[in-house]
Amino acid sequence: MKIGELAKAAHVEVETIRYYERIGLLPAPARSDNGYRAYAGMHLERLAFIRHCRTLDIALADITRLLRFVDDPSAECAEVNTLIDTQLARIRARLDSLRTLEQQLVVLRSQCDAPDRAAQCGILHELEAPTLGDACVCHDERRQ
Amino acid sequence: MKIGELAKAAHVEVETIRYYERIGLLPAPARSDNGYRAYAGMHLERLAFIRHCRTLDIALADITRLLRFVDDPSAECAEVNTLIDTQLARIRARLDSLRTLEQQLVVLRSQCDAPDRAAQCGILHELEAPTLGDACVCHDERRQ
DNA sequence: GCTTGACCCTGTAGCGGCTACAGGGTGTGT
DNA sequence: ACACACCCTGTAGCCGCTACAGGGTCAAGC
Ligand SMILES: [Zn+2]
Ligand SMILES: [Zn+2]
Ligand SMILES: [Zn+2]
Ligand SMILES: [Zn+2]
Repeated sequence: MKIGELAKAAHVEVETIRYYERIGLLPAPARSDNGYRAYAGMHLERLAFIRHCRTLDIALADITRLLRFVDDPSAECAEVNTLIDTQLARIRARLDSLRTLEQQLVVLRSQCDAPDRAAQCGILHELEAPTLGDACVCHDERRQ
Repeated sequence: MKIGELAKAAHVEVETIRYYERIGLLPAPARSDNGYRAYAGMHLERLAFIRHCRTLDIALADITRLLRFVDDPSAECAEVNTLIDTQLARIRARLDSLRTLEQQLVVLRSQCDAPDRAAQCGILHELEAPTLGDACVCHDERRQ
């Protein structure tokens, strides 16, 4: 299997595959006489595993750790659970902050419904507010 | 005002201020005889504006556009509204995908409650699933 | 045999928004 | 005289790719 074929099979860009090899995530394959990379089924399996993890937004460093369990099936998998829990906590923290952000933007947006000259714009006024030491409407609940 | 004083006043790292100057977001200040940057009140105002926008996760390029309205108070502010709307749409799209992600991780996590050897781990099995062309529990609703 | 085009190779730089140095100069206090 | 905090420039690193530049290889069609 040449790199382009592997890329198609795994729905990944060719450059991404070379990048994974460069950082040591995907093992370097054998080479054909012409120097082309020659992949085996194992590489497709790994790449599919990696991409599956990536759709779950798992970091490449963490995927490396997960792959160690794939390679050593007799190891205790407790670390896997911890890793997923950490990932979940990360996502939930991000969700919380994005929900706050959404509300702040909604409030900010409501400050200008009839676009006029910038000098009168409620949005710009709010964005300038903390400049003057005032509180802003968007961040009134809890600061920062 | 020296850079360290400005940094404290705006709760920003010194390096961040120099970075903003380098990319043209914060105007280069006058220099003292010793070559130190000498900031005026206007710089603190700008920096506060920028940081306020950043807490709303507005991109630096968009902040540049917003600052043009600050500098030209007679301009029509319609573009400001559009910019905030776009920002809100971006945040909401990200929220949607993170909510999906959270559910996928919850399902994945439920596949292993009693850590054992990796060979038996339901989480690792699920992550390997698409390798074998099978559907996975985490992505069963809508693919990708 | 010769050209076209699709593919492959290496190496490097760019994205965003900082952060962290290295290697130097300056200013203040004791 | 010395320490120490601060300032300067310039460069490289973080993440996960993406996009070249500048070359080599191979199969099909003329
Ligand atoms: Zn307005
Ligand atoms: Zn605010
Ligand atoms: Zn397990
Ligand atoms: Zn899945």
